[in-house]
Formats: sequence, C-alpha cells, structure tokens
Amino acid sequence: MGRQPCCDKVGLKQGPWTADEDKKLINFILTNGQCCWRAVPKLAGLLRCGKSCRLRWTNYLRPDLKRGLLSEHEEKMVIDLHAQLGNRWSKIASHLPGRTDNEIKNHWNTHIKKKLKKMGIDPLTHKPLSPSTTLTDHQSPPDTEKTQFSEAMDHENNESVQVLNETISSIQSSTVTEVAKDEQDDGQESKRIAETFQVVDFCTDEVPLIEPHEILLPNNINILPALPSSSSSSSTSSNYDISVCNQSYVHEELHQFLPSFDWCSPSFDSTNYNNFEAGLWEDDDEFISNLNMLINDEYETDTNVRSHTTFAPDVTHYSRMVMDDDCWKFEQLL
DNA sequence: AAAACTGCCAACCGCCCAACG
DNA sequence: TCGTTGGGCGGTTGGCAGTTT
Repeated sequence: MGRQPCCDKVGLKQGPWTADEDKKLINFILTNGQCCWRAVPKLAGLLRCGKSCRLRWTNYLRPDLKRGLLSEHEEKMVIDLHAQLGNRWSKIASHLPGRTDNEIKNHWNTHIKKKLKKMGIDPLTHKPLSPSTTLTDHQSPPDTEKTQFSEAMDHENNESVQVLNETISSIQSSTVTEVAKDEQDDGQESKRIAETFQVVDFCTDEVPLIEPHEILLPNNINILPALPSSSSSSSTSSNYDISVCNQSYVHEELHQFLPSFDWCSPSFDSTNYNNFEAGLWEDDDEFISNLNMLINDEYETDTNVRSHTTFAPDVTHYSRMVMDDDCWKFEQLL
C-alpha cells in the first residue's frame, strides 16, 4: 500500500501560478515566515497543496534568488561539484548563492550535459567518452554530429572549450576519496569548495526561520513617503512611486522591515546601505522598478518579460500579527 | 504564413528520511 | 521500537516560445 498523497487534491488548483496567488503566498511568508507548509494554503487563502506552495516559494518567489542564465563561473562550479557530488542538486545548489536545485538541474540537463557530450566527456562519469561509448547515445551518428565533435576538439583555443578543459583537469585531479570525505565531513568540504571558488559559504537552508513569537510587524511603519494615490480605490493597496524615494532609505527600511531575509549579497554591509547589492536585483533601478511593479499592481503579463518578473514585498499590506508560542493566529491579509 | 520541430523551464510526482509521539 | 507525518529531493512531464522547414 502506497503512501497517502500529501493532500486531498479534490478542488485544488494545479498548473501555472497566477499573480494573485503569488501575492498571497508572498504576503503570507513575509508576514509569518516559513511554517508548516501543509497549513500554508489554507491560511494564505490558496487553493493549492502545501507542497506546491513550498516549491513555488523556494524555486521562484524567494527574494534571494538570482534570475537569468548561470554565469560561466557558476557553470564551472556546477560541473566540478557534480563531479564530486553527483546528482545531488540541492547540495550543489547550496554552494551557489541564489540558485535553486531545480534551476541547476534544468541547466545541467539542457546545457551542460550537451556541452560535455560535445566535448567527448561523459556527463555521468566526467571522464572522456570512449568512441564506443560516444556512439551509445547515437547508434548511428550523423556526419554533422561527428563534425561538431571534431570542431569542438579542434578549437582548443576556444574560450568555452578551454574552460571545460580546465574543469576536466581539476575534476580528474580530484580524487574519489574527496567525495568520500564529503560524505563524512560536509562542513569541511563546503569550506574547501567555498575557498576554491572564492564565494561566501552561503546556504539558504541556514537562514533562520522566524519563530511565531518573533513576528512583530509594526503597523505604523512608514517605509515610503506618503504620496497621495492618484487612483485611490477601496482596496488597501495604494499607488506609490518608489523612484522618488531616497533609494538607500528604502533599502535601509526594507532591511529593518524584513529581518528574516538574507539578501544574499556578500557585499551587503548592514551599516552602509549604499553598498546594498541584493542578488534579487542587479542594480537600484531594477530594484526600484520591481518594487513599483508589485506595489502598484503592475504585474507583468507579457511572457516575454516573465523572467524579469520577480517580486517585491507588498509592504503596504502588513499588519501586526497577534501570536504566541503555542497557538498563533493569523489574520487574513488583504 | 503555417505547420512541424526543438529547447527550455515551471510544476508535478513519488520516494526517502528525519522527527516526533 | 514502531508507526505516522511532513519536508526534502531527484526524476519527469507538459506547455509555451522560438526556430526551422
């Protein structure tokens, strides 16, 4: 007898998430932190299963996510880490700030795998493919395939080829015992990898969750200048133009306002908000435009800019939560 | 211009495992 | 110790967009 489904799927919505659902989930998590995922949909007013909510949050809505293709450096890291860890995507992802296991897995399957094969490297073993092995995937490879492979091998001065060769060298120099060591001593290995790639040892799993008693969102906090709304409606949302605000002021207030977030940038200096470089947005302009987008309900529906459509917390909607340790209540937002 | 094909990625599925009573 | 539960993980799928024919 198999395991029971994580939830009763009757009446639950599936498929792509709508902007409204995203907002509800964002508001809920920002206000309450991550708690029991099973309870989230009900409390947030979503017709989704908890698992779906968790995935949506971790893979798409989390504020510390980077968007866009993996950089060459990140790709190199993925290849090296994969050589050591195998398909343990979450572990690999934990070494790449702002990247999710799903994203890395997809990138591996759609880009890196092909690159390695093209290079004559077995993506599974990270060792050179023998001619017979090379043919296993393509029983009778077309001439174009052979040509591509030859070309790739011939152009060793090609930058990407060079990068891969360096990577392969490093992989081959790393020993099996290192992997075994990783199994036994993840901490040290993480440190070693972080040192190798000169990245801050960051893992979103390490971001502390908010305890219910810690949730105190001051109702009177006014992070934005009280600009008159041009189209005041009966809803609680108002129109603000973030672009007119002092940007560092916004950063500072957001940082205070959303203490649960690790804004993922190693260069973030809590004492100097002018250095704020959140991974969420490339620069201040983007930060501001994104913030405007959600606060003013400007959710982009054009799929062409979907990758650009990240979120900003709807800071106008927060109200103080009344909670205690044993039983916390949630007053529906919006 | 339209059909067919390909690539990409968000979302889903089902298994595993740790925590807890 | 065992059963139950919930979260995490890796593999897979479906649909959309872009490209080719």
